[in-house]
Parts: sequence; C-alpha cells; structure tokens
Amino acid sequence: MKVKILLVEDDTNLGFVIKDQLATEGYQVQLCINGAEALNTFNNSSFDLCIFDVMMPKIDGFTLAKEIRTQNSQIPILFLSARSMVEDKIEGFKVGGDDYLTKPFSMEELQMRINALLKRVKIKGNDTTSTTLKIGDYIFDHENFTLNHPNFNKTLTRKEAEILKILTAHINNVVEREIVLNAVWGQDDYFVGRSLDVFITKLRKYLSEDASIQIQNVHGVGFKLEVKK
Amino acid sequence: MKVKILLVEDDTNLGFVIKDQLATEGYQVQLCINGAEALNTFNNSSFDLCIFDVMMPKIDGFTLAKEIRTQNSQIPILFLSARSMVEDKIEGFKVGGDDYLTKPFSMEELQMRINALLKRVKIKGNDTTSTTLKIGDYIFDHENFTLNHPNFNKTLTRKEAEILKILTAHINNVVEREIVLNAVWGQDDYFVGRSLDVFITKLRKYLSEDASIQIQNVHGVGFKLEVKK
DNA sequence: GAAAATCCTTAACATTAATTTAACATTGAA
DNA sequence: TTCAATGTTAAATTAATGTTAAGGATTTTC
Repeated sequence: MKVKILLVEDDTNLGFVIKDQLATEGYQVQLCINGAEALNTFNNSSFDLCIFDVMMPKIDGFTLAKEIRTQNSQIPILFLSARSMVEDKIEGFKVGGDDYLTKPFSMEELQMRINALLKRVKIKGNDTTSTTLKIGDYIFDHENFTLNHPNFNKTLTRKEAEILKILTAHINNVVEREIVLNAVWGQDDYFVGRSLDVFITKLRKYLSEDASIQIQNVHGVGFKLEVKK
Repeated sequence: MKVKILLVEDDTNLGFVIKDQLATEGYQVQLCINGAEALNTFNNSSFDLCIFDVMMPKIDGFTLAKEIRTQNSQIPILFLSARSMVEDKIEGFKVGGDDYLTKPFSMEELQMRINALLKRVKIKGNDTTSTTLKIGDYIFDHENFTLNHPNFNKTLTRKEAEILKILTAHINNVVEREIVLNAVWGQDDYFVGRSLDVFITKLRKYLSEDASIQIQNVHGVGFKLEVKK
C-alpha cells in the first residue's frame, strides 16, 4: 500500500516539482493549490502525512493545520516556508506541526524528514515493519526467521531463511543453483549442491499449505519460486 | 514523572546552557561530554529522548546513534550540529535520527522540536516516561531492577536487568546474541557467550509464572522474548 | 576484619538442533 | 537406454544451547 501524502502549495511550479519528486520516491501525492481545496480533499479521502506551505492566500498553512487538527490529532504535518524566522517555526509547532522546513531545501532532506515522521507513526501500533514478505497465503519475516500461515507456523533455520529470501527476491523467476550456492555457502561443489536439494525439499514441505505456491526445478539450471494468483 | 533527556555535548559551556534551559522547562537532563560516557549512561539508566552533538572527539554523534539504535529502535534522537550541509543531515536520518538542528538555534525551537518528538512517542501508547514495563503478567522496572508478579517478586541483578531490558526493547523480535553480548559485556567470545546462556536460563525461571511468556532461542542467531496474548 | 552473602564466571555434562553426508528412488535429457 | 540431475528420507556429524553447580571475586554484614 502506497503512502498517501497531501501536499498543499500555492506556487504551482514548486508544487509540481515536489509532487513529481515524491512520486518517483514511491509516494502517492495529492496536490492542492490552496487551503480551501485542501480541507475539502482531506475530508473526502485519507492520508498518511501532510505537507503545507505556510504562506498562502486566504487560508495559510497554520490555519489549515489548526483545522485539520480538530479532526485528526495524529497525522504528521510538515510545514514548508520561505521564512526562517524563529517565531514562525514556533507558531508551526504550536498549531500541532511535527516539522518545519525552510525554503530552499533539498529534496533529499525532505525525503528523510518524511521518512522519520512516518517511522514514528508506523511504530505506533503494528510491529509488522518492512521485514515481512507475502508469499501466497504465507507471511515470511526474514529478520525473525518466521514463516506463518493460518494453518502452519514455523521458525526457519538460518539457511532455510536465507534460501527462501533469495527465492522470494526473484519470485516467479528462475534462480540459478550457482547463485544460491555462492550466496549461502560461498562455494559451489557437488556436496553443497546436494545440501541445497535437501533444503529445497524442506521448503517445499513448509510451503505445501498453499497449492498455488510451487518451487519448480529447471533441470540443470536452478529453481523458481512460483506463486499463481 | 519527569521526561528524561540524555544530552551529549562535548562543548561543556554550551552543554550547561542547554541543560539549564531544558531543566527550567521541566525536563530531567543528564549531560555527558563524550560518546563513551553516553553509551555507558544509556545502558545504566532509561531515557525518553536523546540529543547528540554530531561533532565530537572519539565517538561522534552518528556512531553513537548507531550503537544506541542496535539496542533501542524507538527512542527519539535529535542531532545538533554546527554544519548545515545536506549530506550531514541525510547521514543523521540514515543512522536512525529523528530530527537535525543546525547551530546556532533558538532554545525555543529546540523546545518545540523536542515536544513534537515526544508527542509522537507518547501517542504510541507505550508509556516510556515510566521506567516500568509490562511483560505479560509481570511488571519490570529496569531502573530499580525489580521484576514483580502476583505470585513472584524478585530483585534482579544488574546483568539480568540489562539483558531483560534489551529483550523487552525488541519484544517478539529476535535479538542477535552478538548485540546482547556487545551491549552488556562489550565483547563477544565463547566465554561471555556461555555466560549469556546461563543468564537466559535464569530469566526463563523468573518468567515461568506466566506460560504465555517464552524466551525462544533461534539456533545460531539469538533469542526472542515472545509474549502471546 | 572475618564471616556471610551476592554476583558473575567457568566448568562439566546433558540435551537439542542444524547441517551434511549417505543411500536409494525418480526424473529428464540426449 | 543410459547417465547426470534432482527428490526424498534418514543416519551421522558437528555445533549450539540448556542446566546445574563449583569456584572466585567483590561487597555486605556483624
């Protein structure tokens, strides 16, 4: 699920630049060019984070933030402003802002500050951070070595997890034996090759609850983790 | 309960000014003048927020943050730096920082940024301002080394408490042996490894009143404090 | 200041788990 | 058909961990 950002910036040129940039970073960005439009948009959709320009005609960023805060006390709000005056920054935090960035700023810094804010929000309730991967009906957590399914839970061993991680990284594509062997064992000979086959058998067993998942062998080449859905 | 801040600043003059100022704002501030001292202090106490100067002799602020993050992924970290270079800021966020303030800054802005960070942590629900933590039916106070349960009360030793603190900080997640060993013993060899195993056995005994609590071993990797509720 | 208590390390032995190796079965390609 | 590759299971090997208790060192208590 993409992170949704509400960006409010009356300078349309700058607005588009920021939107574009954030879009390439993988965010879904909704751009509004004034506070009234933003309020309306905010009420008719759901966002994960707000970025408000401070200086805008009619409704300025601070007023907008105050309005938003009456409805949502949690969503992170980041202010952008051409003015670096201390009083402005203070005001920004007082109306419930979480960060305040002075123009000009680098997109990289904006990106980092967005991440820092989102991290805080995400930690909040769910501990399923980005270390988990979905494989069919399974959830694979390669940090915790767990492979979970409604009917089946297993803590994988280090090698099992390493191999499964490589296979998932190339899901629905063939991974050459050689690549797995070198990545996991650091060598590639007959014996480690047979070990790999043993592990593949094990992984197949673990993944057998979901018939749409298959670890296919491509004779003489390698294996493919196939998920048909 | 006062909010406890770990302030690390090698410039003692500036350090005292910031400490004083924050103290008048109602915070309880512990000032360290170098990274080594800070690491030690962090391990033997509990804080709600960290403020690190970036440029320090021996251990710089970024390195310090990295160390802290291996043990505690949640505590907000704010960097102070004389340099405003974008690369520095980026680095700050990359090592797990939450905010980056360039000197000179106004105390008011620092205050506001601290508030903004604490707000995020508090919303989370987990009351970090208190030194007590719930582990199943137990209450663990890592300041006073007490582990209490309706049927069982124990004052833990320093090492027992340190290890349990690390495990709880990553509750339901695997913590690598290496991380515990380096945090508690400052080294990682066969003998301290065996010591750790002895402590794990002890902690398991202490926690055995509540069957929903388990310290699981992940062979060759580490331990996971699991609470199923 | 000696005895007792506390804490941690080390040792010893027991147990469990991961991985490799071996053995035999099956499959696929030439 | 025939050989090499893979599938599968189980035994063998090796390493990691579990557990208890015996030293040592330090601190506390009397």
